[in-house]
Amino acid sequence: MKVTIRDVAKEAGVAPSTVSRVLSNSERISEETKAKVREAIKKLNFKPNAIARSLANNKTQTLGIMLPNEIENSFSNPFFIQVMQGISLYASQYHYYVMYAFAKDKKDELKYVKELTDNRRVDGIVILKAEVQDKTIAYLQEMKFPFVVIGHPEKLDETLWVDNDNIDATYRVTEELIKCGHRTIGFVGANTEWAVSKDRYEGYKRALQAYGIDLNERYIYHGKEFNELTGEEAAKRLVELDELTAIITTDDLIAVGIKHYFDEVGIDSKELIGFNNTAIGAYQNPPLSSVDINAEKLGWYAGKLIIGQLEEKRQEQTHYIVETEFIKRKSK
Amino acid sequence: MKVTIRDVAKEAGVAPSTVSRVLSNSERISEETKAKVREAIKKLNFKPNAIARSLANNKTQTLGIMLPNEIENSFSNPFFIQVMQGISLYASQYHYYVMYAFAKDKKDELKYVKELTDNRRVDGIVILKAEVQDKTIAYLQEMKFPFVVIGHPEKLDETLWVDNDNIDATYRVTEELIKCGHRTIGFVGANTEWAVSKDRYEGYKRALQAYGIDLNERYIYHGKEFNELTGEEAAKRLVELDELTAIITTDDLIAVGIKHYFDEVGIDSKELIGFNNTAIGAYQNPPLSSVDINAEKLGWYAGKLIIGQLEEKRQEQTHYIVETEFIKRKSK
DNA sequence: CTGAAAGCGCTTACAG
DNA sequence: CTGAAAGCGCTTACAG
Repeated sequence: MKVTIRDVAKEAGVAPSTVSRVLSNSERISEETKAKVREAIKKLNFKPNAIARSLANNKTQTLGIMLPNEIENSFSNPFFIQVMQGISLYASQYHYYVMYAFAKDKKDELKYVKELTDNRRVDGIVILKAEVQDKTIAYLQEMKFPFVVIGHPEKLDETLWVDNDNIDATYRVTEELIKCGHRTIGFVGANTEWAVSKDRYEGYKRALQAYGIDLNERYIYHGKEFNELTGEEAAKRLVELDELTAIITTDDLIAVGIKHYFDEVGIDSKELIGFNNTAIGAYQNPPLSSVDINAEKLGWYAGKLIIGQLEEKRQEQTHYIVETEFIKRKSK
Repeated sequence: MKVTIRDVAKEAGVAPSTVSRVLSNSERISEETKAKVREAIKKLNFKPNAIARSLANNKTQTLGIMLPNEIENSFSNPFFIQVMQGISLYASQYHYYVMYAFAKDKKDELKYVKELTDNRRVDGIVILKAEVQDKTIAYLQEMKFPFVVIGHPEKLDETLWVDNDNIDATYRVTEELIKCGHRTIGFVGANTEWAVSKDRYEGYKRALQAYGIDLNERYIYHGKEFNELTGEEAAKRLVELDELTAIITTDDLIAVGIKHYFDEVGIDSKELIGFNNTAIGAYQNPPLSSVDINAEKLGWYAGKLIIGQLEEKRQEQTHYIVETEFIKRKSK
């Protein structure tokens, strides 16, 4: 029924090993033989069995990506699907396939990763959102299993990673606002125990400093989560500060929270900047300015790094910094 | 290095075939032998190689899901990621893995599906958004390759599918509005050549009829796409109809388009209903009522159908209708 | 440049 | 209840 390499060999009058070499386009096969074999392949409509190939050469040509199972997050944020898209687009160029799994928590993630690696279903793993003491990363390192992390891992050496430069991102946004004449710029972020929060705050501070503007603690609010509530809480404090002409936030949801509160009390004079460039922000009225983090590119480069390592072993580049883009939507 | 079934056999003092039978928990192996083998497995930390197993029994335990590569869509709509989540959650229960790929267009999708099936990388395929004359479906049918489609396929017989009941969805929304006292209800949808559009319009019509309300063509607008522009165009027409107390739309983006236009001209007296329950709608001010289509459940049942077929061959159930949920957010 | 043979790590009739 | 053997469909040293 199913046509195998044997059938092709018989048809072409060569040995199976020769057919195999033609498939991998070996240089040691003459052009005539190749032509003969290829004809037979076409005639019989032969398709190599990927599984058999995998078993023989110990390569699955597939990547595994672990997704956090945070409904709320994936609900409002296209980040994950864009990352997945980027990886897939890169991978398919190199004939790699991508498996995904949603992990309920970090423990579940580790369980999954063990499954995937133990059973040799994948050649490499992509991890998202590394924690400070990441168990999965520790495991993968110990096993010497190829992986790449999207987001800053703890120890940079010897691990492949790709991330945005979050310091630079808010630095540039702040700078842009300053250049537009703003001098009293607020900042609203989430928990600064997270690297992302810390970095975005850092960029804001550095820009103010660079332009000789004093940091005013009253203009700053550090909430807990990247959500609307944080925005609302901040808005209640900031609403009294009439001198504030612009507010930078670290997430569109935070900005939306502020905006909704301001809408209610009738304030529409402040420049509000979101982050992550989500549809939620883009479809506010008026649309929110935001910072695009290029999630698809993050995925693309993650694919590039891991496949690079799998194919070449020796790697020059061990990480990529993906640029962010300030999207101005509202001209006041 | 890598421990195989041979090593376990040696350790336990049995034949490799016996170890294999213990792995699959064969009934023909005595409990003592099982215990002995399991101990050896534990001692050596043996993990069966999934690829070898796949080759031997011709089952990959993996599903392939084809995603349309529509950036804009996945950007604003969590549909895809939710479907993927649902499939994955179901699949993992049965130790199935899921591969995904983004297809640029239908032609690309077919190419991918051929790759996956030709190379025997997957046991079954999940297709999203079937077209009327779907080439991929035709191919899969011809090949007799197991698949399931999310969304109504053309020929229902013998193909597995899962979908919402879109007629019922708008019927219930319309009914709800009528029960709240609305008598002049508008409807704004996209191109009625698509089944989804047609069905949602149908549900609206039927509800009106059921409650003895005449259909008024002036209250109805059929745009082109499921987007903001359609909403704006509709709003320009409907804005003059003061008697309209509510408007049902077939997408949150359409509703948002209407809302933004109404905001500008200062109308906030009409009940506006979105569809798909996206974050965009939820974070409008005030938040939009919408219809949740339960994308995760669509995925879950798709997984259930395809895995059911793969495991049992004979299938009682060939489709599932996933209920929708009317989410009321704004109480006027 | 090509072939025969062994091997990748499992499973599964077949035999007992 | 268990084992020896063949097989799944490829690849790749080894030999020539």
